[in-house]
Amino acid sequence: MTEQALQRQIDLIERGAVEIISRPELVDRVKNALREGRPLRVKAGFDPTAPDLHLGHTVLIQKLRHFQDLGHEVIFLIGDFTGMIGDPTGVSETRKALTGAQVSANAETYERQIFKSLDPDKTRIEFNSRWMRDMRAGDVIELCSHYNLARLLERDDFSERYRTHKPIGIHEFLYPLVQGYDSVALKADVELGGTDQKFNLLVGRDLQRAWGQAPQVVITMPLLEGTDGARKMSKSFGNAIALEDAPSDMFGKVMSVSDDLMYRYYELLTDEDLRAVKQRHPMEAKLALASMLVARYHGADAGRRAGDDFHRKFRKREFPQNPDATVELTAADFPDMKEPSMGLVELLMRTGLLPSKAEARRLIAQGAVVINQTCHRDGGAKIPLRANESYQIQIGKRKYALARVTI
RNA sequence: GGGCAGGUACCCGAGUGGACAAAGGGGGCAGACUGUAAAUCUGCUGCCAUCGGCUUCCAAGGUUCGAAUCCUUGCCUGCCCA
Repeated sequence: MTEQALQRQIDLIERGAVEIISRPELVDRVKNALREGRPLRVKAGFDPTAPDLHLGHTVLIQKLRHFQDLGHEVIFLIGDFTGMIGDPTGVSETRKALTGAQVSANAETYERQIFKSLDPDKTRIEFNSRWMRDMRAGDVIELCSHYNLARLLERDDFSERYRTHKPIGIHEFLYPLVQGYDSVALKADVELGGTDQKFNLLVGRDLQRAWGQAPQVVITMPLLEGTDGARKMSKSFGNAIALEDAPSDMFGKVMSVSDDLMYRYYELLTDEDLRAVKQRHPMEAKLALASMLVARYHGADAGRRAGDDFHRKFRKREFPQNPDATVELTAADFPDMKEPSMGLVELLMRTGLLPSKAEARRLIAQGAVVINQTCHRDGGAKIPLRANESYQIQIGKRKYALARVTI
């Protein structure tokens, strides 16, 4: 059993990981876990302020899933207490403390989203306020005594801020300590985090040593690039694919990604064999990826439907079954009942899909407006409309509206 | 507390009395090309309208025929000295 089982575990755990500190320790622990039948305790922390998860967050969640599949214990740690401090990683910006109600609301959102990937029965959700809340001043000072400022200042973001005389709040120093202490409180065997979390994860090792525990194995995962393929996925960059995006949006966003990025998504978000994926036609592979992800977060049916819709809309350029808008036109809309018609711009505005008439005119001039297979380029045009007929309006590549005339 | 530099459209950023709805870049949108892509090329990117008009350059006042540009006050940001 052991050699093969061990190798299988290590391979899956290593997939996509940037750094493992340290690999021999990991192998050792997995070996022991297998031998003793004692699962590893694997922890990953999440910020309670951002419950709106996107695929970037799921890189860690998938990795947790891997551990879960391998029979280990997974702890989804919500840093409700840490959230009040504000992670100083990266830019300095003080965050607002959340109320208890907000935290529990966010926690519910988390559960709804993560259990699409994780097995609820095998996942432990923890809040670090559980052990931090009751700490006394003396405990905090003791915690502080196990780390030192010189090392904190070695950290890139702190040293940069120190060097350029930017403010560093004392409470910000406590962030890594609290996060590290979480590992002590949970007796974590392994902690996962993004590459930007490396320092905090390492503090956990030091503190565990100070408390007489074996230091956790640290595994850093890459920060997933957003749909632009350049910057890390983030809602504020507008390049995120949110787990709660509508199925068709999610499908479309995945499809609009470059081939290179697609392989990256495969690597970090799925368990597919990468070599096999690269054998396939890129478009086929991308369609499969999009269906897979939509199915994961919205169910198998939704995945299929989004795929069909996409196929119809973009490959065959057919009108979709569920247009983005439907316009009902009645007698009241036509002053001249003998020859009912409507200005093109007006008709487009009725769909509610465009922000302004100026925008409508622009699109018309650019040849982006097609009604019943006919492209209209005249902004001043009147469109004759017949009673009891439907008109398929296509605006650009991705906006579809149906107009129905009932007189 | 003092000194200095700033706040311009989604973002960065030019513009320092009229030719400014405001250069340039990024982003976004559209068209071509494709595999629905990506890359590339082209165009568009305040609002309303037929000429033309209207509302913008932190906020409120003021000077002027005319202000994003000058003055006053306020708010905010960054840097420096204490």
